[in-house]
Amino acid sequence: MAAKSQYEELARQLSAIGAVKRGLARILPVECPPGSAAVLTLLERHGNMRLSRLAELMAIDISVTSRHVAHVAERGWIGRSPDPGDKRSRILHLTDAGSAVLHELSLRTTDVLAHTLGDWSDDEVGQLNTMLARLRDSFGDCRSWTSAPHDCGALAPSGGPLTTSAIPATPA
Amino acid sequence: MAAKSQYEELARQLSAIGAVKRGLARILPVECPPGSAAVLTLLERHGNMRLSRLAELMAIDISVTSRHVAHVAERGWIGRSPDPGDKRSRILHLTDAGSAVLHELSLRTTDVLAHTLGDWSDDEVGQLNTMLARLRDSFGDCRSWTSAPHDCGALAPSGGPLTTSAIPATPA
DNA sequence: TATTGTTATACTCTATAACTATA
DNA sequence: TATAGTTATAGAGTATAACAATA
Repeated sequence: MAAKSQYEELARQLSAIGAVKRGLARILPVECPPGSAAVLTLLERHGNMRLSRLAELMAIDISVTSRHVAHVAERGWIGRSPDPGDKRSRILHLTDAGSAVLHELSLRTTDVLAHTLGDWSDDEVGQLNTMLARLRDSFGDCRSWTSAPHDCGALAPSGGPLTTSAIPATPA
Repeated sequence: MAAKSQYEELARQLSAIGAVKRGLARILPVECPPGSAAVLTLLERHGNMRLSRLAELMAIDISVTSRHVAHVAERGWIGRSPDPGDKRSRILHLTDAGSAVLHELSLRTTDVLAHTLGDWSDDEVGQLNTMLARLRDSFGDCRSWTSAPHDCGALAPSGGPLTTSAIPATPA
C-alpha cells in the first residue's frame, strides 16, 4: 500500500500523459487515426478474432469498436470472414494492405521514440513497459465500474455524488 | 537507445493506458469532468497563474484551456483577478469552493487507487510516477511537432504522407 | 429469452481560425 | 505589429440506448 500523496501524484501523471499520447497520434497518417491503429495492432498481436473479443482487448464499448472496425474495413486493411460456428459474428483478420499500414506505423513510431527517448536505455524502456502493463492489469476491466471498483461501496465515505458541502450550488 | 520492439511495445502500452484514465475519470463528479479536475489540480500544485501558463502546463491549446477555465469559473471553483501588469490577462486562483472540490477528488482518487493498486508498494508507485514524469519530460512540448520531433526531417525515411505502396486507394 | 453487432444520439476533449482588446 | 484571450467550427473518441439477426 502506497501513501496517499503517491496516489495523487499518479493521478496527475496519468492525466498529463495524454500529451505524450497526442504527440504520438500526431505522426499517424490522416487516414489512420489512433483507433484504427489500435485495431490493426491488436489483430497483429493477438491474431484473428471476433468483434467482441477486440472490444475486450481495447477496453472500450463494442459499439465504439464496431465503428473503428468499419473504418479500417472500408479501407481494405482488414477483412471479415464468416464465423463457421456463429452466423451473428464474423472473424476479423488483417489483409496484406493492413500489414503494410502497420509496417508504416511501426517505422514512424520507432523513429519518433528513438529521437525523443534517445537517452533511455533499453532496460529503462522495458521497465516502463512492464509497469504500465501491470497498471492496466491491476485496473482490470474498469468499464464495468459503477461507483466503486472491486469493493462495492468503497466510495461511500467520499459521499456518492458530491455533497452540498463540497460543491455549492452554482454561484453568481 | 532501446530496441525497436521496446518502442513498439511502449506505443501499445500508451495506447492501452487510456482505459485506466477512463476508469479514473468515471469516478469524477458529473459537474467536474477531467479537464476541470486538471485545472484545479494544477492551480493547487503550481499556484496562481495566467491562462497561457496553464495551457503550457496542460500541454493543450490555449483555446481549449480557456473553455476549461470558463467551466470551473462558472461554478465558482476559481476566480480571475486582474493582472496588475497586463490588462489583457487575468490571474487565476483557487477559491475555497475549488479547494473543497479538490479535496473531494483526492478522496475518491485515493479510494480507488488504494483498492486497485493494493498490492503495489509505495516504492513501486513512486517508480512509476518517476518514469512517467521522465517520459513527459523527454517528449517536451509535443504540441509544436509538425512532421518530425527534435530533428527536422527525421521522419523522411518513413515516407511523409503514406506512400501509395503502403496504402492502396480505397478498394471496393 | 439471451447474445452479437450495428446505428443514432450526445458528451468530452482537442485543434484551427477568426476576432477583440491590450502591449 | 505582436501578444493574451475568447468564441465558433470541426474532428476524434467514447458511452448509452434502440434495433436487427441469430443462438
